[in-house]
Amino acid sequence: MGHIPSSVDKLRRTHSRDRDVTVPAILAAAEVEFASHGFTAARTESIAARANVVKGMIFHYFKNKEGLFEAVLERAYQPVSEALDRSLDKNLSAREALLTFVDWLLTAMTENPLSPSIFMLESIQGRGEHFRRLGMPSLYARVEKLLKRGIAAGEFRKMDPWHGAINIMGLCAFYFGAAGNLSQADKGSDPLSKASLKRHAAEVVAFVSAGVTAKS
Amino acid sequence: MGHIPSSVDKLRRTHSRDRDVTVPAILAAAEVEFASHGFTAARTESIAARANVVKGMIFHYFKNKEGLFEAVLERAYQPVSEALDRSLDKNLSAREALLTFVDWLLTAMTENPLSPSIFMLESIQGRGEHFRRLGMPSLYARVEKLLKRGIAAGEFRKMDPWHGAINIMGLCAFYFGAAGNLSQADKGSDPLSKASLKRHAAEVVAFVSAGVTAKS
DNA sequence: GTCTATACGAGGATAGAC
DNA sequence: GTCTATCCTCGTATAGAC
Repeated sequence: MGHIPSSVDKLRRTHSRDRDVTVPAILAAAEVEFASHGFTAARTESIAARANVVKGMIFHYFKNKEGLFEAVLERAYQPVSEALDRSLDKNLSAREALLTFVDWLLTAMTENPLSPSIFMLESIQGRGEHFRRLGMPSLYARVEKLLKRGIAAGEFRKMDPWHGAINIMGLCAFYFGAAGNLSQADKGSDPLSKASLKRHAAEVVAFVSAGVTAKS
Repeated sequence: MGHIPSSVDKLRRTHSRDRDVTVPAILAAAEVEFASHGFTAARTESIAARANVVKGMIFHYFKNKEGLFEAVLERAYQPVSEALDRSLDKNLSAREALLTFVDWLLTAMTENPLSPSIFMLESIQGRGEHFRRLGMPSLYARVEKLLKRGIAAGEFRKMDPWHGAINIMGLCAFYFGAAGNLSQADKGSDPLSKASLKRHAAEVVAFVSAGVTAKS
């Protein structure tokens, strides 16, 4: 031992001295850590280990833990934000617009299954600054608006559009947070597998579709 | 200063030296702390301060932080468990049984609005031991069973009953977790006020009712 | 840019007086 | 049963060599 470089050392040096490798690696690792522990309980040491870099790199690139957290939040919200924009300028009926939006939202979440957990944790633990800064209120507001339109047009049943929006967001997001425990319950398949997520998306779209419709 | 008892001291002594006062006070304070921070990020010091007792009391009565956490979990799950039992032995149609159960579940959550957050945090952060120990899987299984029955009887639309159960649980619980941020969004009223919670319950029952029904 | 070593504070837990 | 004082580990963050 001593000066002879171990295989671990070599492994670590394989990718290094390059911000384009180190930064994304840290972000990816941080996403996992924050998604399962939340901000305070997350450990920078774990993030560094998972990213295969030294702890100091986190502070070098992101100044401190909070800086890293904000970067992760922003990164996670981006696809959701884009889904929101895309469902904007169409000329669709309220029902079509709503289901399209839900579908896009679910696609965004499926592509990054950790993001809902991050947002749920931030929602419960945080006091809303990040929530506002990222523009999430507009997400709820948009769904609410869509519901209002559909109710007025007689496409949807009468309901409180604000609570309706919350309920729809809950249908999309809750599954991802519950997945960890659900996997232990029974069912052979992993709740976060491609197949399960696809089924989740289909089931939510169907539930929302039926849920906003008036009985007849 | 020195030996002269301050008003703070007097205040602290007002209720004390009595397990019947101290223990519930700690449990109540711990519930608040765990519900907003989760297990790891919760601080025993904060809990003690909120309960108006000294930190040592926590370890005296609950051995350690984890012991306290388990006591809080058990206490929070009790009303839910009872709601589950009550909806068991009735001779109702699947639709009535489901809506009755949802109503009871929402009542239990409304009476302790912190419990959903605690369970959601435990669901995301924990690895499922507590989840199993408390018997929560049976909660999902019961809803699933009810859905299966209703689908077979033609009362409900065709759907995956497992995902249906998750969706229904999500509709009930998500609101409470989101409440913290929702309050900052806009709406004048507090999301956790009696009135808002009552409205939430009504909206969820309506959404579930419509959501499980086949279009016609 | 990368790494090692370390300062520093916070928080869980215990001991022992009253 | 209650309280004070204290120990000790863990985790963020920084300093400084390479």
